[in-house]
Amino acid sequence: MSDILIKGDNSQSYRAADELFLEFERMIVSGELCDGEALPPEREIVETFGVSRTVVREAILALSNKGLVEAKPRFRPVVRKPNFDTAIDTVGNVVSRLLEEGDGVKNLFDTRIMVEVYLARQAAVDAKRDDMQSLKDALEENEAAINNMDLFFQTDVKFHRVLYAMSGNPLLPSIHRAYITWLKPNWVKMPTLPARNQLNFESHTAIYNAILMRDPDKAEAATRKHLADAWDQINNILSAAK
Amino acid sequence: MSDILIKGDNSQSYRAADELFLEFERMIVSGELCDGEALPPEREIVETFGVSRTVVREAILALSNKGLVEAKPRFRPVVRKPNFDTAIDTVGNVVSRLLEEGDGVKNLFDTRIMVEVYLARQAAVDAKRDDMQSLKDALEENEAAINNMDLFFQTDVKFHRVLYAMSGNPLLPSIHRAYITWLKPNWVKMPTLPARNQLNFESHTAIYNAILMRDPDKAEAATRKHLADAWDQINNILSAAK
DNA sequence: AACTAATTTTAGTCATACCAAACTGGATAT
DNA sequence: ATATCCAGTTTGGTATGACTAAAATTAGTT
Repeated sequence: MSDILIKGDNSQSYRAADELFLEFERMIVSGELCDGEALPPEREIVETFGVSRTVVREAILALSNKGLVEAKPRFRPVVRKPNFDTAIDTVGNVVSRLLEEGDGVKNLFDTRIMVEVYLARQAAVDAKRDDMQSLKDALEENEAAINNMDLFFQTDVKFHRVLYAMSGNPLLPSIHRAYITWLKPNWVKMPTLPARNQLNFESHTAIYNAILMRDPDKAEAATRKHLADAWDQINNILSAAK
Repeated sequence: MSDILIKGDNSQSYRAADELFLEFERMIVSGELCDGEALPPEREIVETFGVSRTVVREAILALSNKGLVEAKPRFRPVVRKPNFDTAIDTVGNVVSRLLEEGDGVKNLFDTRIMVEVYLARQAAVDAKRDDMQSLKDALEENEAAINNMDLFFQTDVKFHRVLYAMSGNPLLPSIHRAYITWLKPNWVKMPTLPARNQLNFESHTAIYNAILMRDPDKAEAATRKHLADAWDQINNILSAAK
C-alpha cells in the first residue's frame, strides 16, 4: 500500500543530490536556516560540502520543487519554512489537472460539503460567543457587499473562512484555502448577479441563525441547501462548457 | 493570498528545464506517455529537444519530485500517471515533519474525527444494502483477528476503509490512506493487547449497529467514542515519549 | 532453452567554460 | 546627505566533455 513512502523513507539515498537535499531540508525544518533567508551561492555550497555544482543545483531544485525554498530564476533561493499551505501549493498543479478529469470537481465539492456540514453542526453545538460575533460581522460585511461583485465574493469567502476557523483546528483554514484555490477557477467563470448574491446572503443568514439557535440539524440542512445551490451554479458552468 | 500559485501559473518559465518539465508533464497527463513506460535515455532527449543534458536532468528531477515519474537511482525513470494518492505521497515527507511540531498529530486526528463522524452519520442515512454487507464482512474479519496483533490492525484499517468507500466519493479512500500513512508511525509504537483489540472491535460493532438502525446521532456518538479511545491510546504514547 | 561472460549503454558525478542578469561599491548629480 | 548612475564583480542558467560504476544487451557456451 504505502510502498512509495516506505521506499522514500528507509532507502539510503545513493544520489549525492538526495543527501544534500536531506541535509538542507533538516536545516530548514530545524530552523538552522531561517525563513526568508537566502541560500548561500551555489559555488560556496560546492566548497562547503565538497560536491560538484551539478549536485548542488539538483539538491536546490528538489528543495524548490518541495516548496522548501522559493527560487525565482536568476535569484538566490529564499528559504521558506514549510507549512500546510505550502504543502498544498506543492501539489496544486497536479491536483488541478486531476480535478479536470471525470467528476473530479464534483467529488472535491462533495468533500467540501462534508467538511462544512460537520463544521456547521459542530458550531451549533459549541460555538463560543466571540466566534459568533466574528460570524455575525462577516455576515454583515457580506450583506453590505451584495451589489459589489468582487467584494461580495471576498466577503462570501470570508464568511466561510470564519466557520472553518471556529473549529479551533489550525488545519481547517488551510483546507479552506485549498478549496478556494481549487474551486475558484470554476467559480470565476460565472457572471455574478445581485439577485444571486442576495440568495447566497440569505443562505448564509440561515446558517448563522441555525447555529445561533443551537440547532445542529437545522445548521446542517441550511449548509446543505447553500452548497447545493452553489453546486448548481458551478455545474451550469461546467455543463455549458461541454 | 494565492500569490504563490498565481506566480507559478502565469509566469513564463525562463528556465529551459521548466519548459521541458511542462512539456513532459503535458505528455504524461494527456497519456501520450503511458503509465509504466520508461522515459527515453537522457542523451536521446538531448537530441530530441536540442538542450543540454543538464537541462534534461533537471527537468526529469522535477518530474520525479512531483511524482510524475518514479526514478530509482541508476534506473530509467518510469512514468507514473498522477492520482490523488501520489499527490499525497509527494507532500508526505514534509507533512510528516510538520505533524511533529506542536499539536500537529492531534489536529490531524481531529480532522479524522470530523470525516468519520460525517461518514457514519451519512451511512446511517443512506447506506445501501451491499455496503452494509461489506461493512458486516469487515466487522466479522475484525472479530476473527482479535488474538492476532498484525491481522487485527489490518482488519481494523479495513473496517474504516469500507466506511470511507461507502461514501461513493473516490477522494475519500485517498484521504483514508493519507490518515493511515501519517498516523501509523504513532500507532505502531504501542503494544497491541487482545483486551484492547476486544474493546476496539466492540466499538466497531457499536458503529455498525447504529448505522444498521439508521440512527445518525447514535452513529456519531459511537464513532466519537471509538476515536476518542484511539486518541487516548495514541496520546499515551506521545506523552510517554516526552 | 537457460545460463554466463563480454560488450555496450546509460545514469550519476565532476570540471570547465561562457553568457546574461543581478549585485556591489564608488563616483557623480541633485 | 540622498538619490542616481555606471563599471566591475558575482552568480545563476546553460552547454560541453569526461569519467565511473551499474544496468541493459549481446554473444557465447553448455
